[in-house]
Amino acid sequence: MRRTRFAPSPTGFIHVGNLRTAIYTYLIARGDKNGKFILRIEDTDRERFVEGAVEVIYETLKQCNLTYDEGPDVGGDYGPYIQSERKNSYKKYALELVEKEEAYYCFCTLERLQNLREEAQNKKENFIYDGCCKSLSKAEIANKINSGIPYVIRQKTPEDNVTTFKCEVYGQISINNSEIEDQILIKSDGYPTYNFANVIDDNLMKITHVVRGNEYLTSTPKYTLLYKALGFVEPTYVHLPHVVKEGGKKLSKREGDAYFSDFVKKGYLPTAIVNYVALLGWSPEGKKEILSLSELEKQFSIKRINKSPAVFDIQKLNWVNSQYLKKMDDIEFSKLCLPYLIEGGIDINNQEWTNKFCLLFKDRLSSISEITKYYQQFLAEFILEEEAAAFLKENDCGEVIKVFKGKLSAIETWNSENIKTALNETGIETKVKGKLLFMPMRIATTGMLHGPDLPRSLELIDKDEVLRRIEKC
RNA sequence: GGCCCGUUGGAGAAGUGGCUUAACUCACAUGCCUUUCACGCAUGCAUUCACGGGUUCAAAUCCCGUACGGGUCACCA
Repeated sequence: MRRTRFAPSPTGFIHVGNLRTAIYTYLIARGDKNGKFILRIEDTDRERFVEGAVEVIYETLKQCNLTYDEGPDVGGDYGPYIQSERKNSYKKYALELVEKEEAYYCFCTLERLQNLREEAQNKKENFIYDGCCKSLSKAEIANKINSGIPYVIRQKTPEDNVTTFKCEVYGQISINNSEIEDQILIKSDGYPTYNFANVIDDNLMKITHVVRGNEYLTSTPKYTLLYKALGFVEPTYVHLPHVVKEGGKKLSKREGDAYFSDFVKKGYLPTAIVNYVALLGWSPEGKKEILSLSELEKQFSIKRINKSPAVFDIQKLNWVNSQYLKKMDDIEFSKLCLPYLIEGGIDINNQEWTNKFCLLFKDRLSSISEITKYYQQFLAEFILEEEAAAFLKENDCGEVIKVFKGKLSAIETWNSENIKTALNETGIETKVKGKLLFMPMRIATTGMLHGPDLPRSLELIDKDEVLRRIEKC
Protein backbone atom coordinates (compact mmCIF):
# COMPACT_ATOMS: atom_id res chain seq x y z
CA MET A 1 0.00 0.00 0.00
CA ARG A 2 1.32 3.34 -1.00
CA ARG A 3 1.86 6.04 1.60
CA THR A 4 3.19 9.39 0.46
CA ARG A 5 3.79 12.60 2.30
CA PHE A 6 3.92 16.27 1.50
CA ALA A 7 6.30 17.86 3.97
CA PRO A 8 6.48 21.63 3.56
CA SER A 9 8.15 24.14 5.82
CA PRO A 10 5.73 26.78 7.03
CA THR A 11 7.17 29.87 5.39
CA GLY A 12 3.88 31.61 4.74
CA PHE A 13 3.67 30.87 1.04
CA ILE A 14 3.33 27.89 -1.23
CA HIS A 15 5.72 28.12 -4.14
CA VAL A 16 4.51 26.91 -7.53
CA GLY A 17 7.21 24.24 -7.56
CA ASN A 18 6.15 23.17 -4.11
CA LEU A 19 2.55 23.00 -5.17
CA ARG A 20 3.52 20.74 -8.02
CA THR A 21 5.35 18.48 -5.60
CA ALA A 22 2.19 18.36 -3.49
CA ILE A 23 0.08 17.50 -6.53
CA TYR A 24 2.35 14.69 -7.72
CA THR A 25 2.70 13.36 -4.19
CA TYR A 26 -1.06 13.34 -3.88
CA LEU A 27 -1.56 11.73 -7.28
CA ILE A 28 0.96 8.99 -6.58
CA ALA A 29 -0.92 8.08 -3.41
CA ARG A 30 -4.24 8.14 -5.22
CA GLY A 31 -2.84 5.89 -7.91
CA ASP A 32 -3.27 3.13 -5.36
CA LYS A 33 -6.83 2.42 -4.30
CA ASN A 34 -5.80 2.15 -0.68
CA GLY A 35 -3.04 4.72 -0.89
CA LYS A 36 -2.67 7.37 1.78
CA PHE A 37 -1.59 10.96 1.34
CA ILE A 38 -0.11 12.52 4.45
CA LEU A 39 0.68 16.08 5.44
CA ARG A 40 3.63 16.64 7.72
CA ILE A 41 4.76 20.09 8.76
CA GLU A 42 8.52 20.53 8.95
CA ASP A 43 8.88 23.40 11.34
CA THR A 44 12.09 22.65 13.16
CA ASP A 45 13.68 25.91 12.10
CA ARG A 46 12.40 28.24 14.78
CA GLU A 47 14.18 31.24 13.33
CA ARG A 48 12.17 31.02 10.18
CA PHE A 49 8.89 30.55 11.96
CA VAL A 50 6.09 32.63 10.44
CA GLU A 51 2.81 33.32 12.17
CA GLY A 52 -0.17 31.77 10.41
CA ALA A 53 1.98 29.91 7.92
CA VAL A 54 0.64 26.50 8.82
CA GLU A 55 -2.87 27.75 8.13
CA VAL A 56 -1.75 28.89 4.69
CA ILE A 57 -0.71 25.32 3.96
CA TYR A 58 -4.04 23.89 5.11
CA GLU A 59 -5.93 26.49 3.16
CA THR A 60 -3.96 25.96 -0.04
CA LEU A 61 -4.37 22.20 -0.01
CA LYS A 62 -8.06 22.68 0.63
CA GLN A 63 -8.48 25.13 -2.24
CA CYS A 64 -6.75 22.68 -4.53
CA ASN A 65 -8.80 19.74 -3.27
CA LEU A 66 -5.66 17.86 -2.31
CA THR A 67 -7.25 16.16 0.65
CA TYR A 68 -4.90 14.38 2.98
CA ASP A 69 -5.76 11.27 4.95
CA GLU A 70 -3.46 12.06 7.82
CA GLY A 71 -2.15 15.36 9.08
CA PRO A 72 -1.93 17.73 12.05
CA ASP A 73 -5.52 18.89 11.78
CA VAL A 74 -7.09 15.60 10.74
CA GLY A 75 -5.18 13.17 12.91
CA GLY A 76 -3.97 9.69 12.02
CA ASP A 77 -2.23 6.71 13.54
CA TYR A 78 1.30 7.96 13.00
CA GLY A 79 1.25 11.36 14.64
CA PRO A 80 2.17 13.87 15.73
CA TYR A 81 2.36 15.33 12.24
CA ILE A 82 4.17 18.46 13.25
CA GLN A 83 7.87 17.86 13.40
CA SER A 84 8.59 20.16 16.32
CA GLU A 85 6.34 17.93 18.42
CA ARG A 86 8.41 14.90 17.53
CA LYS A 87 11.72 16.35 18.58
CA ASN A 88 12.43 13.89 21.33
CA SER A 89 12.00 10.76 19.30
CA TYR A 90 15.15 11.12 17.19
CA LYS A 91 18.08 11.01 19.52
CA LYS A 92 17.65 7.40 20.53
CA TYR A 93 18.15 6.31 16.92
CA ALA A 94 21.38 8.27 16.80
CA LEU A 95 22.57 6.68 20.03
CA GLU A 96 21.67 3.30 18.64
CA LEU A 97 23.99 3.99 15.73
CA VAL A 98 26.75 5.08 18.11
CA GLU A 99 26.27 1.79 19.90
CA LYS A 100 26.66 -0.09 16.63
CA GLU A 101 29.71 2.03 15.80
CA GLU A 102 27.96 3.41 12.77
CA ALA A 103 28.11 6.87 14.30
CA TYR A 104 30.33 8.78 16.73
CA TYR A 105 30.49 11.81 18.96
CA CYS A 106 32.24 14.81 17.48
CA PHE A 107 33.51 17.61 19.67
CA CYS A 108 35.01 19.79 16.96
CA THR A 109 34.21 23.46 17.41
CA LEU A 110 32.59 25.57 14.77
CA GLU A 111 35.79 27.63 14.66
CA ARG A 112 37.93 24.63 13.85
CA LEU A 113 35.56 23.58 11.07
CA GLN A 114 35.44 27.10 9.75
CA ASN A 115 39.24 27.30 9.64
CA LEU A 116 39.56 24.00 7.87
CA ARG A 117 36.97 25.10 5.38
CA GLU A 118 38.78 28.34 4.63
CA GLU A 119 42.07 26.54 4.34
CA ALA A 120 40.62 24.14 1.84
CA GLN A 121 39.09 26.96 -0.09
CA ASN A 122 42.40 28.78 -0.30
CA LYS A 123 43.97 25.67 -1.70
CA LYS A 124 40.98 25.32 -4.03
CA GLU A 125 40.26 21.94 -2.57
CA ASN A 126 36.95 20.50 -1.53
CA PHE A 127 36.29 20.47 2.14
CA ILE A 128 35.08 17.36 3.77
CA TYR A 129 35.13 16.82 7.51
CA ASP A 130 38.40 15.10 8.37
CA GLY A 131 36.97 12.60 10.85
CA CYS A 132 39.15 13.97 13.60
CA CYS A 133 36.87 12.72 16.39
CA LYS A 134 36.28 9.33 14.86
CA SER A 135 39.11 7.67 16.71
CA LEU A 136 38.54 9.07 20.18
CA SER A 137 38.73 6.46 22.92
CA LYS A 138 35.74 5.63 25.08
CA ALA A 139 37.41 7.23 28.08
CA GLU A 140 38.12 10.42 26.21
CA ILE A 141 34.56 10.64 25.01
CA ALA A 142 33.10 10.06 28.46
CA ASN A 143 35.44 12.64 29.84
CA LYS A 144 34.47 15.33 27.36
CA ILE A 145 30.78 14.65 27.75
CA ASN A 146 31.04 14.79 31.52
CA SER A 147 32.85 18.07 31.47
CA GLY A 148 30.04 19.53 29.41
CA ILE A 149 31.80 20.04 26.09
CA PRO A 150 29.16 20.42 23.35
CA TYR A 151 29.04 17.67 20.81
CA VAL A 152 27.26 16.54 17.71
CA ILE A 153 26.70 13.01 16.52
CA ARG A 154 27.98 12.14 13.06
CA GLN A 155 27.42 9.10 10.95
CA LYS A 156 30.46 7.18 9.73
CA THR A 157 30.61 7.06 5.96
CA PRO A 158 32.30 3.92 4.64
CA GLU A 159 35.80 4.81 3.46
CA ASP A 160 35.74 3.16 0.10
CA ASN A 161 33.23 2.01 -2.45
CA VAL A 162 30.30 3.85 -3.89
CA THR A 163 26.76 4.38 -2.73
CA THR A 164 24.06 3.68 -5.25
CA PHE A 165 20.38 4.46 -5.22
CA LYS A 166 17.60 4.32 -7.71
CA CYS A 167 15.23 7.13 -8.54
CA GLU A 168 12.08 6.34 -10.48
CA VAL A 169 12.62 9.39 -12.65
CA TYR A 170 16.38 9.74 -13.01
CA GLY A 171 17.31 6.10 -12.82
CA GLN A 172 20.26 4.61 -11.01
CA ILE A 173 22.82 7.06 -9.65
CA SER A 174 26.11 6.28 -7.94
CA ILE A 175 28.35 8.54 -5.92
CA ASN A 176 31.79 7.78 -4.51
CA ASN A 177 31.76 7.51 -0.77
CA SER A 178 34.86 9.67 -0.70
CA GLU A 179 32.58 12.52 -1.76
CA ILE A 180 30.25 12.03 1.15
CA GLU A 181 30.99 13.75 4.43
CA ASP A 182 30.34 12.16 7.80
CA GLN A 183 26.97 13.78 8.16
CA ILE A 184 25.70 15.29 11.36
CA LEU A 185 22.69 13.49 12.77
CA ILE A 186 22.18 15.32 16.03
CA LYS A 187 23.16 18.97 16.44
CA SER A 188 24.85 20.35 19.52
CA ASP A 189 21.49 21.66 20.74
CA GLY A 190 20.28 18.08 20.85
CA TYR A 191 17.94 18.39 17.90
CA PRO A 192 18.17 16.32 14.75
CA THR A 193 19.31 17.68 11.42
CA TYR A 194 16.74 17.85 8.68
CA ASN A 195 17.98 14.84 6.76
CA PHE A 196 18.09 12.66 9.82
CA ALA A 197 14.67 13.68 11.06
CA ASN A 198 13.31 13.02 7.62
CA VAL A 199 14.59 9.48 7.46
CA ILE A 200 13.29 8.68 10.93
CA ASP A 201 9.91 10.28 10.33
CA ASP A 202 9.43 8.68 6.96
CA ASN A 203 10.23 5.34 8.46
CA LEU A 204 7.94 5.78 11.46
CA MET A 205 5.16 6.97 9.21
CA LYS A 206 5.73 4.05 6.85
CA ILE A 207 6.21 6.28 3.84
CA THR A 208 6.68 4.23 0.69
CA HIS A 209 7.36 6.96 -1.89
CA VAL A 210 9.54 9.96 -1.20
CA VAL A 211 8.64 12.67 -3.70
CA ARG A 212 10.76 15.83 -3.77
CA GLY A 213 12.64 18.29 -5.95
CA ASN A 214 15.74 17.15 -7.76
CA GLU A 215 17.92 19.41 -5.62
CA TYR A 216 17.92 16.36 -3.32
CA LEU A 217 19.49 14.16 -5.92
CA THR A 218 23.02 14.73 -4.65
CA SER A 219 22.14 14.28 -1.00
CA THR A 220 20.16 11.11 -1.53
CA PRO A 221 23.20 8.84 -1.03
CA LYS A 222 23.35 10.18 2.52
CA TYR A 223 19.80 8.98 2.96
CA THR A 224 20.69 5.60 1.52
CA LEU A 225 23.58 5.29 3.96
CA LEU A 226 21.28 6.14 6.84
CA TYR A 227 18.62 3.65 5.83
CA LYS A 228 21.28 0.98 5.59
CA ALA A 229 22.85 1.79 8.96
CA LEU A 230 19.48 1.88 10.69
CA GLY A 231 18.30 -1.28 9.00
CA PHE A 232 15.28 0.48 7.50
CA VAL A 233 13.76 -0.41 4.18
CA GLU A 234 14.56 2.34 1.70
CA PRO A 235 11.53 4.03 0.14
CA THR A 236 11.01 4.55 -3.57
CA TYR A 237 12.47 7.88 -4.61
CA VAL A 238 10.76 10.18 -7.07
CA HIS A 239 12.79 13.29 -7.83
CA LEU A 240 11.10 16.03 -9.78
CA PRO A 241 12.65 18.44 -12.29
CA HIS A 242 12.50 22.12 -11.42
CA VAL A 243 9.90 24.58 -12.56
CA VAL A 244 11.59 27.68 -13.94
CA LYS A 245 10.73 30.61 -16.10
CA GLU A 246 11.90 31.51 -19.54
CA GLY A 247 15.67 31.47 -19.83
CA GLY A 248 15.94 29.02 -16.95
CA LYS A 249 15.57 31.71 -14.31
CA LYS A 250 13.84 31.05 -11.03
CA LEU A 251 10.26 32.11 -10.48
CA SER A 252 10.47 35.14 -8.28
CA LYS A 253 8.54 36.62 -5.45
CA ARG A 254 9.14 40.11 -6.73
CA GLU A 255 7.64 39.49 -10.12
CA GLY A 256 4.60 37.85 -8.57
CA ASP A 257 4.96 34.57 -10.37
CA ALA A 258 6.33 32.40 -7.61
CA TYR A 259 3.46 31.65 -5.28
CA PHE A 260 0.15 29.92 -5.61
CA SER A 261 -1.51 32.85 -3.88
CA ASP A 262 -0.14 35.27 -6.49
CA PHE A 263 -2.11 33.51 -9.16
CA VAL A 264 -5.25 33.16 -7.11
CA LYS A 265 -5.14 36.89 -6.50
CA LYS A 266 -4.87 37.53 -10.19
CA GLY A 267 -8.06 35.61 -10.76
CA TYR A 268 -6.88 32.17 -11.74
CA LEU A 269 -9.02 29.32 -10.45
CA PRO A 270 -7.29 26.86 -8.11
CA THR A 271 -8.62 23.98 -10.19
CA ALA A 272 -7.11 25.50 -13.33
CA ILE A 273 -3.81 26.17 -11.62
CA VAL A 274 -3.64 22.58 -10.42
CA ASN A 275 -4.45 21.34 -13.91
CA TYR A 276 -1.80 23.50 -15.52
CA VAL A 277 0.91 22.90 -12.95
CA ALA A 278 0.37 19.14 -13.23
CA LEU A 279 1.36 19.50 -16.88
CA LEU A 280 4.76 20.93 -15.97
CA GLY A 281 7.05 17.94 -15.94
CA TRP A 282 4.43 15.35 -16.73
CA SER A 283 2.28 14.70 -19.77
CA PRO A 284 -0.93 12.74 -20.21
CA GLU A 285 -1.09 9.90 -22.66
CA GLY A 286 -3.93 11.20 -24.77
CA LYS A 287 -4.29 14.62 -26.34
CA LYS A 288 -6.70 15.96 -23.79
CA GLU A 289 -4.98 18.37 -21.46
CA ILE A 290 -7.90 19.85 -19.60
CA LEU A 291 -8.12 17.34 -16.79
CA SER A 292 -9.96 17.50 -13.51
CA LEU A 293 -8.26 16.27 -10.39
CA SER A 294 -10.12 12.97 -10.54
CA GLU A 295 -9.12 12.53 -14.17
CA LEU A 296 -5.54 13.27 -13.20
CA GLU A 297 -5.80 10.65 -10.48
CA LYS A 298 -6.75 8.08 -13.08
CA GLN A 299 -4.14 9.06 -15.63
CA PHE A 300 -1.10 10.00 -13.61
CA SER A 301 1.90 7.75 -13.78
CA ILE A 302 5.43 8.18 -12.48
CA LYS A 303 6.76 6.80 -15.75
CA ARG A 304 5.64 9.86 -17.65
CA ILE A 305 7.44 12.36 -15.43
CA ASN A 306 10.07 14.27 -17.36
CA LYS A 307 13.70 14.76 -16.39
CA SER A 308 14.36 18.21 -17.76
CA PRO A 309 13.30 21.47 -16.15
CA ALA A 310 9.93 22.85 -17.25
CA VAL A 311 9.35 26.49 -18.14
CA PHE A 312 6.29 28.03 -16.57
CA ASP A 313 4.32 29.54 -19.44
CA ILE A 314 1.72 32.10 -18.45
CA GLN A 315 0.10 31.93 -21.89
CA LYS A 316 -0.79 28.32 -21.45
CA LEU A 317 -2.05 28.94 -17.94
CA ASN A 318 -4.23 31.66 -19.45
CA TRP A 319 -5.63 29.20 -21.92
CA VAL A 320 -6.25 26.50 -19.30
CA ASN A 321 -7.92 29.01 -17.00
CA SER A 322 -10.11 30.38 -19.79
CA GLN A 323 -11.30 26.86 -20.52
CA TYR A 324 -12.39 26.49 -16.92
CA LEU A 325 -14.05 29.90 -16.84
CA LYS A 326 -16.06 29.08 -19.96
CA LYS A 327 -17.34 25.87 -18.46
CA MET A 328 -18.38 27.59 -15.28
CA ASP A 329 -21.93 28.16 -14.14
CA ASP A 330 -23.12 31.74 -14.91
CA ILE A 331 -24.15 32.60 -11.40
CA GLU A 332 -21.02 31.17 -9.88
CA PHE A 333 -18.94 33.07 -12.37
CA SER A 334 -20.58 36.39 -11.58
CA LYS A 335 -20.04 35.78 -7.90
CA LEU A 336 -16.36 35.23 -8.45
CA CYS A 337 -16.11 38.51 -10.34
CA LEU A 338 -17.57 40.63 -7.55
CA PRO A 339 -14.44 41.08 -5.43
CA TYR A 340 -12.54 42.24 -8.49
CA LEU A 341 -15.26 44.68 -9.45
CA ILE A 342 -15.33 46.08 -5.94
CA GLU A 343 -11.59 46.41 -5.88
CA GLY A 344 -11.73 48.20 -9.19
CA GLY A 345 -14.13 50.70 -7.70
CA ILE A 346 -17.03 49.56 -9.84
CA ASP A 347 -20.54 50.12 -8.54
CA ILE A 348 -22.19 46.72 -8.12
CA ASN A 349 -25.39 47.82 -6.44
CA ASN A 350 -27.50 47.17 -9.48
CA GLN A 351 -27.49 43.41 -9.47
CA GLU A 352 -28.99 42.93 -12.89
CA TRP A 353 -26.52 45.28 -14.46
CA THR A 354 -23.62 43.66 -12.65
CA ASN A 355 -24.65 40.21 -13.76
CA LYS A 356 -24.98 41.19 -17.36
CA PHE A 357 -21.67 42.96 -17.20
CA CYS A 358 -19.85 39.92 -15.84
CA LEU A 359 -21.38 37.50 -18.31
CA LEU A 360 -20.45 39.75 -21.19
CA PHE A 361 -16.86 38.70 -20.55
CA LYS A 362 -17.26 35.11 -19.46
CA ASP A 363 -15.98 33.68 -22.71
CA ARG A 364 -13.24 36.21 -23.20
CA LEU A 365 -11.23 36.31 -20.02
CA SER A 366 -8.05 34.44 -19.32
CA SER A 367 -8.10 35.52 -15.69
CA ILE A 368 -10.89 37.16 -13.74
CA SER A 369 -8.88 40.20 -12.73
CA GLU A 370 -8.93 41.28 -16.37
CA ILE A 371 -12.55 42.21 -16.01
CA THR A 372 -11.75 45.56 -14.41
CA LYS A 373 -9.40 46.36 -17.24
CA TYR A 374 -12.29 45.96 -19.67
CA TYR A 375 -14.44 48.15 -17.52
CA GLN A 376 -11.90 50.93 -17.55
CA GLN A 377 -11.39 50.53 -21.26
CA PHE A 378 -14.83 50.98 -22.53
CA LEU A 379 -17.30 51.68 -19.80
CA ALA A 380 -15.66 54.12 -17.46
CA GLU A 381 -14.26 56.46 -20.02
CA PHE A 382 -14.18 56.78 -23.74
CA ILE A 383 -10.70 56.50 -25.18
CA LEU A 384 -10.19 56.27 -28.89
CA GLU A 385 -7.53 53.65 -29.55
CA GLU A 386 -4.83 54.54 -32.05
CA GLU A 387 -5.67 51.70 -34.37
CA ALA A 388 -9.32 52.52 -34.14
CA ALA A 389 -8.69 56.14 -35.05
CA ALA A 390 -6.63 54.95 -38.00
CA PHE A 391 -9.52 52.80 -39.15
CA LEU A 392 -11.87 55.78 -39.09
CA LYS A 393 -9.40 57.81 -41.10
CA GLU A 394 -8.71 55.17 -43.70
CA ASN A 395 -12.32 54.28 -44.30
CA ASP A 396 -15.36 56.27 -45.13
CA CYS A 397 -17.41 55.87 -41.98
CA GLY A 398 -19.33 59.10 -41.68
CA GLU A 399 -22.56 57.86 -43.22
CA VAL A 400 -22.80 54.72 -41.10
CA ILE A 401 -22.14 56.61 -37.91
CA LYS A 402 -24.69 59.27 -38.75
CA VAL A 403 -27.46 56.79 -39.52
CA PHE A 404 -26.59 54.66 -36.49
CA LYS A 405 -26.76 57.70 -34.26
CA GLY A 406 -30.22 58.52 -35.56
CA LYS A 407 -31.44 54.97 -34.96
CA LEU A 408 -30.06 54.91 -31.45
CA SER A 409 -31.58 58.20 -30.41
CA ALA A 410 -34.95 56.96 -31.59
CA ILE A 411 -34.85 53.99 -29.22
CA GLU A 412 -37.34 54.27 -26.40
CA THR A 413 -36.49 51.25 -24.31
CA TRP A 414 -32.73 50.98 -24.01
CA ASN A 415 -31.97 47.25 -24.21
CA SER A 416 -29.80 44.97 -26.28
CA GLU A 417 -32.60 43.78 -28.59
CA ASN A 418 -33.53 47.28 -29.62
CA ILE A 419 -29.91 48.24 -30.04
CA LYS A 420 -29.39 45.21 -32.22
CA THR A 421 -32.36 46.24 -34.35
CA ALA A 422 -30.92 49.72 -34.70
CA LEU A 423 -27.70 48.16 -35.80
CA ASN A 424 -29.37 45.93 -38.39
CA GLU A 425 -31.42 48.77 -39.76
CA THR A 426 -28.31 50.86 -40.13
CA GLY A 427 -26.91 48.14 -42.33
CA ILE A 428 -30.02 47.97 -44.48
CA GLU A 429 -30.32 51.71 -44.86
CA THR A 430 -26.70 52.43 -45.69
CA LYS A 431 -26.28 49.22 -47.72
CA VAL A 432 -22.92 48.75 -46.04
CA LYS A 433 -21.91 45.25 -44.91
CA GLY A 434 -19.38 43.41 -42.79
CA LYS A 435 -16.40 45.14 -41.31
CA LEU A 436 -17.22 48.52 -42.79
CA LEU A 437 -20.59 48.41 -41.14
CA PHE A 438 -19.67 47.12 -37.72
CA MET A 439 -16.35 48.76 -37.11
CA PRO A 440 -17.52 52.37 -37.39
CA MET A 441 -20.37 51.66 -34.99
CA ARG A 442 -18.13 49.83 -32.57
CA ILE A 443 -15.42 52.44 -32.66
CA ALA A 444 -17.74 55.40 -32.37
CA THR A 445 -19.35 53.97 -29.26
CA THR A 446 -16.51 52.15 -27.52
CA GLY A 447 -13.34 53.56 -29.06
CA MET A 448 -12.06 50.07 -29.65
CA LEU A 449 -11.50 47.67 -32.52
CA HIS A 450 -12.10 44.58 -30.45
CA GLY A 451 -14.59 43.86 -27.75
CA PRO A 452 -17.55 41.82 -26.67
CA ASP A 453 -20.94 41.70 -28.36
CA LEU A 454 -21.82 45.31 -29.21
CA PRO A 455 -25.55 45.47 -28.43
CA ARG A 456 -25.03 43.78 -25.08
CA SER A 457 -22.18 46.15 -24.35
CA LEU A 458 -24.05 49.32 -25.24
CA GLU A 459 -27.00 48.21 -23.17
CA LEU A 460 -24.78 48.57 -20.13
CA ILE A 461 -23.79 52.12 -20.97
CA ASP A 462 -26.32 54.96 -20.63
CA LYS A 463 -28.12 55.94 -23.80
CA ASP A 464 -27.11 59.56 -23.26
CA GLU A 465 -23.48 58.60 -22.78
CA VAL A 466 -23.49 56.54 -25.97
CA LEU A 467 -24.95 59.41 -27.95
CA ARG A 468 -22.46 61.82 -26.46
CA ARG A 469 -19.64 59.55 -27.59
CA ILE A 470 -20.91 59.38 -31.14
CA GLU A 471 -21.15 63.13 -31.15
CA LYS A 472 -17.41 63.38 -30.66
CA CYS A 473 -16.53 61.37 -33.75
C1' G B 1 36.32 24.29 -8.48
C1' G B 2 34.78 18.77 -7.28
C1' C B 3 30.54 15.80 -7.82
C1' C B 4 25.47 14.96 -9.77
C1' C B 5 21.64 15.97 -13.37
C1' G B 6 19.72 17.91 -17.84
C1' U B 7 19.67 19.57 -23.47
C1' U B 8 13.55 17.26 -29.11
C1' G B 9 10.15 23.81 -32.75
C1' G B 10 8.90 30.33 -29.11
C1' A B 11 6.64 27.14 -24.48
C1' G B 12 4.67 22.26 -22.45
C1' A B 13 5.87 17.56 -24.67
C1' A B 14 5.39 12.25 -27.33
C1' G B 15 9.21 9.24 -28.65
C1' U B 16 13.50 3.98 -25.18
C1' G B 17 17.22 0.99 -32.41
C1' G B 18 13.38 0.27 -38.04
C1' C B 19 5.79 1.62 -37.67
C1' U B 20 8.74 9.03 -37.34
C1' U B 21 9.14 11.98 -44.41
C1' A B 22 9.40 13.59 -35.27
C1' A B 23 2.43 12.82 -32.34
C1' C B 24 -0.39 16.02 -29.32
C1' U B 25 -1.35 20.95 -26.49
C1' C B 26 -0.34 26.36 -25.94
C1' A B 27 1.53 30.50 -28.73
C1' C B 28 2.05 32.44 -33.68
C1' A B 29 0.25 32.90 -39.05
C1' U B 30 -3.55 32.22 -42.67
C1' G B 31 -8.48 30.81 -44.07
C1' C B 32 -13.69 29.54 -42.86
C1' C B 33 -17.82 30.77 -39.71
C1' U B 34 -20.55 34.91 -37.26
C1' U B 35 -23.11 41.35 -41.52
C1' U B 36 -17.89 43.23 -36.68
C1' C B 37 -14.63 41.49 -32.62
C1' A B 38 -14.14 37.18 -29.75
C1' C B 39 -15.56 31.95 -29.43
C1' G B 40 -15.43 27.69 -32.62
C1' C B 41 -13.49 25.07 -36.83
C1' A B 42 -9.62 24.10 -40.60
C1' U B 43 -4.71 24.53 -42.44
C1' G B 44 0.43 26.00 -41.90
C1' C B 45 4.71 26.33 -38.54
C1' A B 46 11.54 21.18 -36.43
C1' U B 47 14.19 17.94 -43.71
C1' U B 48 15.47 17.46 -37.90
C1' C B 49 16.22 15.98 -32.25
C1' A B 50 22.80 21.16 -28.42
C1' C B 51 27.53 20.00 -31.15
C1' G B 52 31.45 16.44 -32.78
C1' G B 53 32.83 11.44 -33.28
C1' G B 54 31.76 6.10 -32.80
C1' U B 55 28.67 1.30 -32.78
C1' U B 56 24.94 -0.68 -36.37
C1' C B 57 22.26 -2.86 -42.53
C1' A B 58 19.45 1.06 -39.59
C1' A B 59 20.10 6.16 -34.12
C1' A B 60 16.36 11.57 -31.52
C1' U B 61 16.78 6.65 -29.35
C1' C B 62 23.16 2.90 -27.55
C1' C B 63 28.65 4.54 -26.43
C1' C B 64 32.57 8.41 -25.97
C1' G B 65 33.96 13.49 -25.95
C1' U B 66 32.84 18.91 -26.15
C1' A B 67 29.66 23.03 -25.25
C1' C B 68 25.83 25.23 -22.67
C1' G B 69 22.21 25.26 -18.56
C1' G B 70 20.80 23.73 -13.64
C1' G B 71 21.60 21.47 -8.84
C1' U B 72 24.76 20.37 -4.71
C1' C B 73 28.91 20.79 -1.61
C1' A B 74 26.06 23.87 6.45
C1' C B 75 25.49 22.06 13.75
C1' C B 76 19.34 25.51 7.01
C1' A B 77 15.23 23.13 5.92
